[in-house]
Amino acid sequence: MGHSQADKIATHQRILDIAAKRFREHGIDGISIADLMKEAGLTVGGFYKHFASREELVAAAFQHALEDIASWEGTITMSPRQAMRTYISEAHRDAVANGCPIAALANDVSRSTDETREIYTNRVRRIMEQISKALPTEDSASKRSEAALIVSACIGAITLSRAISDPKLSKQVLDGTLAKVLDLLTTKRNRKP
Amino acid sequence: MGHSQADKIATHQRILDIAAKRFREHGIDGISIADLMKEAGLTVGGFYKHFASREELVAAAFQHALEDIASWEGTITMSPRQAMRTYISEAHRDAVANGCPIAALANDVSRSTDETREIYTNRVRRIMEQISKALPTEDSASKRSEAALIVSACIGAITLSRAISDPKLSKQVLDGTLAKVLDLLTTKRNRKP
DNA sequence: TGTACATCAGTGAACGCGCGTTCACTGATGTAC
DNA sequence: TGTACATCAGTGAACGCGCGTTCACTGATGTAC
Repeated sequence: MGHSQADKIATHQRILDIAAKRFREHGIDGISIADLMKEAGLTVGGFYKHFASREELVAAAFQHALEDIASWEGTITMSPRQAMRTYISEAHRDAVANGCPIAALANDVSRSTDETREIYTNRVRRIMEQISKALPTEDSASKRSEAALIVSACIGAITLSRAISDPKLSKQVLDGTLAKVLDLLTTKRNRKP
Repeated sequence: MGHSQADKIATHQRILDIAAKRFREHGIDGISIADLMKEAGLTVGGFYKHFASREELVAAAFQHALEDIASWEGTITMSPRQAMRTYISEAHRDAVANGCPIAALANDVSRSTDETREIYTNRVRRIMEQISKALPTEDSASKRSEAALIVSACIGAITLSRAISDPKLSKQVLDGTLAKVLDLLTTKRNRKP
């Protein structure tokens, strides 16, 4: 347990990693700095060698969570269909701590600072663009609508499936949503009936 | 400001109404009992003549919010299409305190007690059944899938639109999702392509 | 290479504040006579 | 109808606890000579 510069950077990252996970799991107010530092193998006082205040940690952890695509890197190389299967799944539902921060932190973000909300907004924008590109639809207005629907459905399905206590209904929300989203990724729907 | 039985019942309801609103707006930890009672025109101590603990209030306020369809009663008499236009709207997005508790409380519910989660689950189930009935689709498995997609999309669109800071993108999420949901309520989609 | 010293990550006790909860008290309600 | 009394909703000060923050201190790092 040295005090070298490399150690400090590693510690800083460790605190951010833990905070990003616990915030997703328990919400912003769900974990104390003492518990956080304990999980990082340190004591309270040391926290302020890394962050000026809790508020600063919250902002940094939000950004860290949104940048932390470690668990989702795989989905980038996947086909869009496979990415959706991974996202709208029981595995993702049950892995809140490592799950998509856009879904887990949405409520907290809407009560957060402008800076945090902007980072969040840009993430969502980028994802909508990616989805848009993956769509078989040709009309660009339709593309945008479908991308909006798919993003909403993804976030809604995961959020709902986590709140619902009945495993059957929870699975039904996931499976039903996934089936229809996959439909959209397959079928061209350019003309209105 | 009397102390009659009728007064007590009225006060009890007032506390629940305020709590249900503030919880939706600021989250469960976002408001203190002192502030709550102040808004109700009372002082802290009186709280415990109505609830044994904060935890008990939280459970009661959750249930109250989910039963409080006052703001949404209109949607029941509306056509499904009109209900969706009302739900997936900027007006709803901006009215968190009186908005749909299923969307606003989803994250908090997923961290809540089994009892609360069951009440929530039954609400979602009922709504999915109602949506199912309103669908033009004939195949009952497709009905269930489409209902799942629509509920997910509704909750996701409102949740996302509240977190996103850019008004344009926020509106795009709402409008795009709404357009596609209305499509589903109009077009029969029984056969797979 | 070895020694003296400055730096600073991390320690853990202490502080202050806010919040949930308690409690002795008040005074209006509503019942008994 | 009027009076005495019990009840209990509401008061507001006080308590205790947890949590964010501070601070004097420690000891390893790494630099200067």
